Amino acid sequence: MARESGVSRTTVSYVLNGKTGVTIPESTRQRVRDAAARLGYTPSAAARTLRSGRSDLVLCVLPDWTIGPVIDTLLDHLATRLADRGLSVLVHQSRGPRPLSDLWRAVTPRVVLGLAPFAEDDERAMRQAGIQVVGSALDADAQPGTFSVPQTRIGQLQVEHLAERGHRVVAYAAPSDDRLAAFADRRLAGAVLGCARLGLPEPQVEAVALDVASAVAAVRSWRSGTEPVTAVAAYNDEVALAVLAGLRAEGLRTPEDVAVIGVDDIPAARLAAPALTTIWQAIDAQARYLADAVLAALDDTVEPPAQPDDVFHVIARDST
Amino acid sequence: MARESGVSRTTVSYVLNGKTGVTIPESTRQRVRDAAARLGYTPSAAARTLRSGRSDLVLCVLPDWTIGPVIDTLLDHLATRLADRGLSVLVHQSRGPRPLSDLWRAVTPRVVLGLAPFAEDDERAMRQAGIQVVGSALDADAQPGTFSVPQTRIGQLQVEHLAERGHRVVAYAAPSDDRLAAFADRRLAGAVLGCARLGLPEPQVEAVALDVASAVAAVRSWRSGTEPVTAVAAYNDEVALAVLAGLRAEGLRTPEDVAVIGVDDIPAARLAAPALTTIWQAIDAQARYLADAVLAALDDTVEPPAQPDDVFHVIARDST
DNA sequence: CTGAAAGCGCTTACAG
DNA sequence: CTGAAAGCGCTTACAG
Repeated sequence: MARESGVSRTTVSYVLNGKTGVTIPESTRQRVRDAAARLGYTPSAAARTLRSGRSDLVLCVLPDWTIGPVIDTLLDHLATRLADRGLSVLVHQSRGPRPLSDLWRAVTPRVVLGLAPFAEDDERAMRQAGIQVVGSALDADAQPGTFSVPQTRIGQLQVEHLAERGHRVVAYAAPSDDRLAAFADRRLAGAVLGCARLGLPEPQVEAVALDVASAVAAVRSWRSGTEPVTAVAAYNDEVALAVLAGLRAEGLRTPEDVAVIGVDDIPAARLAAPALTTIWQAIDAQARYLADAVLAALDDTVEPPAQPDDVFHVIARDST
Repeated sequence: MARESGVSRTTVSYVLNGKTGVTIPESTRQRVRDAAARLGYTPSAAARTLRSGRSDLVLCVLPDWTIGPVIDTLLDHLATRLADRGLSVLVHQSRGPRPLSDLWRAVTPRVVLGLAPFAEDDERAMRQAGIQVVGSALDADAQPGTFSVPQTRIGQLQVEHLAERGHRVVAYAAPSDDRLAAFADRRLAGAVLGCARLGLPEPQVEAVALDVASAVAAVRSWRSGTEPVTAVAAYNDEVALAVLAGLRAEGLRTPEDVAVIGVDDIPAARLAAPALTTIWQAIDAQARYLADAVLAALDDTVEPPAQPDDVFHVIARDST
């Protein structure tokens, strides 16, 4: 490569890395770039990483539970933003028995981005290895430079919407998958908070699996009290669809007898009978925030971004 | 590390890599392993890759369209199988404008696994760089060592099920997203083949977006002919749910007036009204096949696996 | 069986 | 402004 363009390896390296502070004539730069293009030359990533101690990889670790339909869009946006900086985004599902350390040691990433909170010693080990870490928190009281989605806000919004529709006795449909517990607890806490603020009784909680039988059991419990439930806030759209099915099986009408609100706005939500009211997330704002957080981690001179607010909105349909 | 255990770097390397052919006393091996554990020593991945020309990474490139709910399970299984060989699975969504070559050059993977077909020159470049390539094909007539899912089989099964239920005039609900065209075409081809074999007229095709209006338009078209359609095979469950919503909006009963069958068995399928009949995929068999294909690519002495057959099954519910 | 040494392909002070 | 040289941390023939 150096011989092809008639300059030294040093110069090639400087030109290709856009090294500032050295003055290399444009003619030389062009010659180097031409030669690189002609030879299809790309520096060896392994050698660069070994020598400079840092790679151009951003490792994104997903939690072991399904994170929902939002994640694809988030990663998409992130990859596009980081591509401008020559960084590639790689995703790993942290399922399975392998320790996280095996993974980041094998990848040598510049940044590790966790979409679920890290164990403390994992995070310490990564930082010690010179890797920037952008963690996640489940709620708004997060550290700067940490990605967080205010889960409690979701539950609160659901209850506020139901109260606006005149409901006083509200239930919460929790997911049956234990891996979602951390999320579900926060959303439920938001619903509880919402009820308290509005002077409503505390929501009655039932776990609802994604089948009709489970939903029927929950519906019976909700309707059997002295004050029957008239509205259900569900953990997400899938749980809400199960509740809808349970109500249907029990011969109850939605929204006349019992109203239902979900979260996510999956395609099936607007296709359900009745069309499902749900909470929608401003993914673009979230994605921008996430990308900014990573960019700030890469460059000390960049301010960590502020949490976007107002990312959630109710999409009112026929189920409430 | 070498000093700590009192042996040479050579010996350390041999022990840690389980080098066969050298006879190192168990006592020495143990001493090395102990020292490694004590120091928390892990070889630098970058240095290993630079020196040996191969990393312990498997890069899985996803297509730019949503691949469906099956993919998580598939990757899970793959990661677990490959972890036994010390390999880490990394996923990249190939959306965005970056060329594929940027990616694999930055990662230096041992194997690149494509869940969509590669461009020919991409594949050639990777092989030339010493990377094993496991490609994907959309159908069963694939090369050995290539992952393929017999899409036509899906359409065929759908039609066979509808015919068993006594339907003669069948429609096909195609997705409106162009990125899915390659898949949709194969599934449709299967439906056409199925009709031909059973002596039914060719299916009437309409694209159906994931909203009620689009589905209504399709339903009207299907019902307006001299021989009104009585059964619809949909590209997947989401499209099928849209068709269900369209039929409902038009005041048609399912399955009495028009039967519907989907593909995937997403959670919303069994929760729909009526519960959606669909095609289910034996993911375990597919996952095993995929892992075997990657393992075979890694090791010339291993036979490439045979396509599993019989991976699809009809789950009959109330919509047919 | 073990050690000294070369070299993978870069980047980056340091001389010129 | 450009070149010769060191060195990142390994693996692997090759001598001993």
